[in-house]
Amino acid sequence: MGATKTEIFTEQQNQMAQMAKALGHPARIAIVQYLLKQDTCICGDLVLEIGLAQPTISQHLKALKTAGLIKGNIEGTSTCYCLDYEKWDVMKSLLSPLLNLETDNKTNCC
Amino acid sequence: MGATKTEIFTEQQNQMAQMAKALGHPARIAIVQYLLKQDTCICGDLVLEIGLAQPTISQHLKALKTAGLIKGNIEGTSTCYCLDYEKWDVMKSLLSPLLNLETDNKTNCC
DNA sequence: TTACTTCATCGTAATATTGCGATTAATATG
DNA sequence: CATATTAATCGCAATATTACGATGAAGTAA
Repeated sequence: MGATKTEIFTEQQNQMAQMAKALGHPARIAIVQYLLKQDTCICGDLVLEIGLAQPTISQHLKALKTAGLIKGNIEGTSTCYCLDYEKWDVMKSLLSPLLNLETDNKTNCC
Repeated sequence: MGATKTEIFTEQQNQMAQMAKALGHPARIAIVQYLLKQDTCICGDLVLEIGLAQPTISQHLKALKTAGLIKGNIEGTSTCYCLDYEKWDVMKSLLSPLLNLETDNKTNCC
């Protein structure tokens, strides 16, 4: 107990949950927003931008990278990060059935 | 330490993270999918549909309810759950800037 | 080489999550 | 009233996450 029972869910459900989970922390939202704004790649500017310690930012970057949402490339002493647009499209197509609801003519039953 | 430093982030970032976090578990994805499919409200069918114990499902429902994504209404001995479409629209508008990227002419910098 | 910069990783403490058995509260039903 | 039924809550154990100081690895600059 304590661990998620991934084996009772579909591959898609686990994938969707994993990506949503990766975005489930304000620091990681901030990182993604920064990568969106800058368009170009960045490294440790995030430590200055967000008020968290360097190891913590590094950990959040790793989480986003593990989920496949960002890519990292070592360039000299610094590392260049950017959004992984291919994976981003996968996420969009997986989540759009949930998000794009016809909410206009729906009445809550409760 | 171990707790998220919510105070250093914007209200929007915390809100987005909270909603993403609520969807960050396959069981809760499955619950939302079931609510989408059924359209009408449900209660403990989820326990049968998903292979988890009743207290566990109840806990996940509470998490979704706390995030505001679903509503619950007591009807006799059972409880009726459904998606909260208003909150759903809020989530859609918050997340769409992140999801609706022009990925076509973007080249990864890494 | 030495010193500096940049980032990842290790180790640790605090906290949160996941899952479930046992129990409880509330409402039906006999 | 007694007894199911339904779902929430409590309490616990296992695991995961968050945050950071200390350290390490790898490149850069003097």
